[in-house]
Amino acid sequence: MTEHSVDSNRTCPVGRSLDVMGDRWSLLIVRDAFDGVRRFGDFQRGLGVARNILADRLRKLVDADVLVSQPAADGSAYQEYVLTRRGESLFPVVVALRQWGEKHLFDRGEKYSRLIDTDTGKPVPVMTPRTAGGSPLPPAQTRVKKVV
Amino acid sequence: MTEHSVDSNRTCPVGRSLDVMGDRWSLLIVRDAFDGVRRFGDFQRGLGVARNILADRLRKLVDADVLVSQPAADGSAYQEYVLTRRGESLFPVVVALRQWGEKHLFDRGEKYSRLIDTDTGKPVPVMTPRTAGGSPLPPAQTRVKKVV
DNA sequence: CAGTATCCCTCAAGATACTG
DNA sequence: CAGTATCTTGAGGGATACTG
Repeated sequence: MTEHSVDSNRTCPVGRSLDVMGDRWSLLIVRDAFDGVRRFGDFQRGLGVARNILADRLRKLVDADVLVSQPAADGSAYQEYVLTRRGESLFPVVVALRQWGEKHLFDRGEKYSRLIDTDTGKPVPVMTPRTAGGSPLPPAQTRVKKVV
Repeated sequence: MTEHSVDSNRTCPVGRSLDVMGDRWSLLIVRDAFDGVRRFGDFQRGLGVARNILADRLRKLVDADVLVSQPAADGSAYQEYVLTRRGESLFPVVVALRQWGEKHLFDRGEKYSRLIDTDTGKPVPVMTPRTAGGSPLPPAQTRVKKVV
């Protein structure tokens, strides 16, 4: 939304949501986060987004309290990005978009991609949001490397 | 989504939905359509979007079978844009975004804007999608002029 | 009033090189 | 590996003038 757009777009909850999440990458990042992606490099390869853009989006999502960056669960010296409660409450948005896409944007028989755990060979289950607060999501056991 | 983004974004239903609806204006147009807006000028004033952009978006939404353009219900020689069944099935997306915004992006007590019918002075009710197919939505009785 | 045609410009996004 | 810094490009979007 630009500065020139009419006031109603910023005073409307839909418009304001779109201000935060309505760019080309943010919702895809959140989608991947629901699929258990946590690390910069995994987001980067999965999305095919430029590094600087990804860094910028992650920063903005952290600023917007959609993600938190916290020390990585494995020993590595870097951050991992996990959904906050606010981020998890985007679940219905992602689900609604997914269902609309499945229903209207795929030919019958055409198959959706899923994230595949290259260790187990099994699809990574989509996370369901926690029902209430508490500790952050448990560390992902999977290292998602491939999309099928 | 650009040409360079990784394949998963186009084979994922979420990504594909975002290809169609993920720009700055499309979902806001659909939101207004749910609120009963049908005419070019009403969209234009309500959104504050440039005319050429609006024309382009409307065209794309018609191409994507989200809107249909049909002869205006009043005598006027122009088109009006109404949601198709596919467009109406975006209702959960708009609702999810609205609820997320209401819950997380407004201070307590801060009030949302609503479209107001300037003739009756009453808020325009949000449309609920028809349960099944059938005729297009009945002509809107309201001329929405103002946002409060 | 409902669009179309132009022109212009900003900023998002990409590529790449660099650092701890 | 996880970022940051820099440069460049192009598309998306705005303003405005024009037409039926």
